Parts: sequence; C-alpha cells; structure tokens
Amino acid sequence: MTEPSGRRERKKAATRQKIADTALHLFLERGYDTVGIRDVAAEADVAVTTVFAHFASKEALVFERDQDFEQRLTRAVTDRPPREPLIPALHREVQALVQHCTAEGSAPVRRLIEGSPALQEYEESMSLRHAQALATALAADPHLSRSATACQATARFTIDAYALACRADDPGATVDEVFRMIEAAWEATAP
Amino acid sequence: MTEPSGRRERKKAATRQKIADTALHLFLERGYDTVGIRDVAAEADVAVTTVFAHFASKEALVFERDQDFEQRLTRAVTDRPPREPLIPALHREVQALVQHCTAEGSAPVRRLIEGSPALQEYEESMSLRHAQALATALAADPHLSRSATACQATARFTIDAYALACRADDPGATVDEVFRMIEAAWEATAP
DNA sequence: TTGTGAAACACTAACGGTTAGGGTTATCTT
DNA sequence: AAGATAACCCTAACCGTTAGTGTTTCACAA
Repeated sequence: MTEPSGRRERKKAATRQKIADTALHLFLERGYDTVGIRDVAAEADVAVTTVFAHFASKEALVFERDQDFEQRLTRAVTDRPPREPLIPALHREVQALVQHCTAEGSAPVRRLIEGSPALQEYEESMSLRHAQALATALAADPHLSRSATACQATARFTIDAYALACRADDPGATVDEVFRMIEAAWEATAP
Repeated sequence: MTEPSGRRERKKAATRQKIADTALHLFLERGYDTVGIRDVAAEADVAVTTVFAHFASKEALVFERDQDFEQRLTRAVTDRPPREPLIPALHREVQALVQHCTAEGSAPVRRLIEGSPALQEYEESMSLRHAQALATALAADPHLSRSATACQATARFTIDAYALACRADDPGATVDEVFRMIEAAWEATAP
C-alpha cells in the first residue's frame, strides 16, 4: 500500500537496471551465446541468484524494454472512442509499434535476436501471449459481437502483421499491405 | 551414393525408433518434466549421447511423428492441378491435418504438450518454420503472382488456422470459419 | 532511538539438458 | 582380408536454473 516509500525500491530498480544494462552491453559486445549468466552476474557485481530474482530467464534480459507491448495493443482496442471502427485503430497502433521497433537505436538489438534461435523462440512465445491477450480484449468488446474464433484469428493475424513488418525491408508498407488483408478477413466475419 | 545397403541403416532406424517409443511411453506414464534424458537413455538401453545423435533436443522426442507436416502443406500447393484455386486446396489439406492431430489416439500426446510450456514453445517454433516453407512455396507458384508480403501473410494465417483448430472445441468448424477469413484476405491481394 | 520483520541480496551446491573428447565395435567397401 | 567409416559408448564437463540457507539493509512503529 506504500507507493514511493523510498530507498529500497530505488536500490532494487537500480540493481535491475544495472543487470539489464550490463547484460545487453556484454551481449552486443561478445555475442549472446558466448556470454554466460555467470559473466553477466560477475560484471554487474551481483550474485547469479540475484539475476534470476529480477529476470525469469536469460532471454528475458534482452527484452527488458518491450514491457508495455501487450498493454498498448489491448488499449488500442479498449480505449478506442465509441463507434470507432476496430481495424483502423489496430492498424495505427501496429504501425506505431513497428516504427518503434525498427528505429535506428533498435537495430543492434534486432541483429542480436536474429542471430540467436533461443531469442527468436522466446520472442515468438511472447507474441503468442500477446495474441491471446488481444483476442480476449476483442471478445470482450460489446460493439463487435464476433465469434470467439473470429476474434482469435484476427488477434493472430495482427501479431503476424507486426512480426512480418519487423523483419521486412519496408516495414511501413508491409503493415499497410497486411492490414488490407486483415480488413477483408474481418469484414468476412460480419454477423 | 549407396541407397538401401542394408543392416546398418536398419539398426540405426531401430535404435531411433526404440528411443522415441521409450521416451513417449515414459513421458505419458510419469510426466514430461519428471522424466530426464538420462532416464530415457537408461530405459532404451543406449548412451545419453546416442539420444542426442538421433534427436536434436528433448522436446523433439515428442514430435517424432509430425515429420511430413511441412511437406504435406507445401505439396498441397505445388502438386495441385493447374488452374485449381489455391485457398480451397489449402483448406482441404489443413482440414485433413487437423483431423489427424485431433484424432482419438493423439489425445494423450496433446495433453502432454498442453501440460508443458517447453513443448508448446517448441511446437510454435516448428509452426513458424512451416509457415516460412509454405510462404516460399506460395511465392514460387507462377500462377499466383502475388507480392512476397501477401504470400508470407497467407502462410502465417494458414498456420494460425491449424493452431487454433487443434485447440478448439470444434476443430472442423474452426478451420472452416478461419478459412472464410483467409479466402477474403487472399482475394483482397488480387493484382 | 531502537527493536523487529521483511525484503533484497549472497553463497554454495546441486539438477537437468546438452556437448566435447576420445575410444570401441559393427558394418561397408574394395 | 584390410582399411575406412558410421554408430555407438563412456566420462566429464558446460551452462541455465533452482533450492537451501544465511546475511545485510531498509521500513516502520513503539
């Protein structure tokens, strides 16, 4: 119940940050596979157990920043003004997310991920969780009234659009093209 | 260059089969997490290294049978009679694959997979590889002449249909419904 | 101020998947 | 029959991850 009560939380956050920064730095410098958890812990000057107290797995160290991805997607649905059509809202949000993830600064991290099967698998797994959350949000929207299957499919398609665009030569155009398809698919499910 | 030259290959296949059978048996009996690779190796009477000579990972032991999944999908595209429309062909093949995977005998294995995050992650990862293979097959079909993006998106949508249907209450109906969406999406990409 | 409970962290040791290194046997080829 | 090689074995280790068990540091109230 105590919100900003001080030093302990700050120190914890600092420790977490230091671990994440150290890890990303080492990964980018020497490669994901070559750097062990023990290396990260030593360099960050913490115990190995402390690393796992802050991050669920080695892979999670790399995806520190993409915390709010899921929230942004579901909010694009739930916080949309009444009567605002669904697909354009999703389209806009995905466009923004893709731009964020293909920005200049994210390039080295993307290369890191592409270079490690373990990281790619982890990212896919995250994506599926996001798709499930989005599907739930879609099914809960009273204005849509589509079948559960239609909601789940649309959620997956949306995540597909994001995943494809992140790896495409022209991310923006890819989002637009896939969303033309999603729009048609969605219309085909109208009651 | 030697095709069926005998005993060695037969023995190798037998060893592989014995490992897979033993593993699945143990997993179903005592649970995936409770059974270690060392247990499997001991029960199959082989060395641990031999297990990994035949299977790339512990998870791969469970998916021994779904070898031809990828081939069946791509062949549904490439071996389709000329002028046969794409989506119905895919629809039929996915329907068949789903029936195969939701058949009576596959239920215990499915429960095994649902019970282990590691197995689910592995299955997703397989799915993505299949989607990429399918996308390549679509892009290579001279009759289709769609953009690379459209092919990739359609491939992913198809895999989504399979994944959703395998977990749905009514798999057949789910395939049909999602393919109505895919059909519309595909039409929307007509040149 | 000080005592108290809890949170954050450390250390050690281990577990389980996976691999490297190096040796043995069975099969294939010539 | 004599190499060549594939399949296999054994040992020992690496690495991610966790359990068990303290120890330090902070928050809070008496």
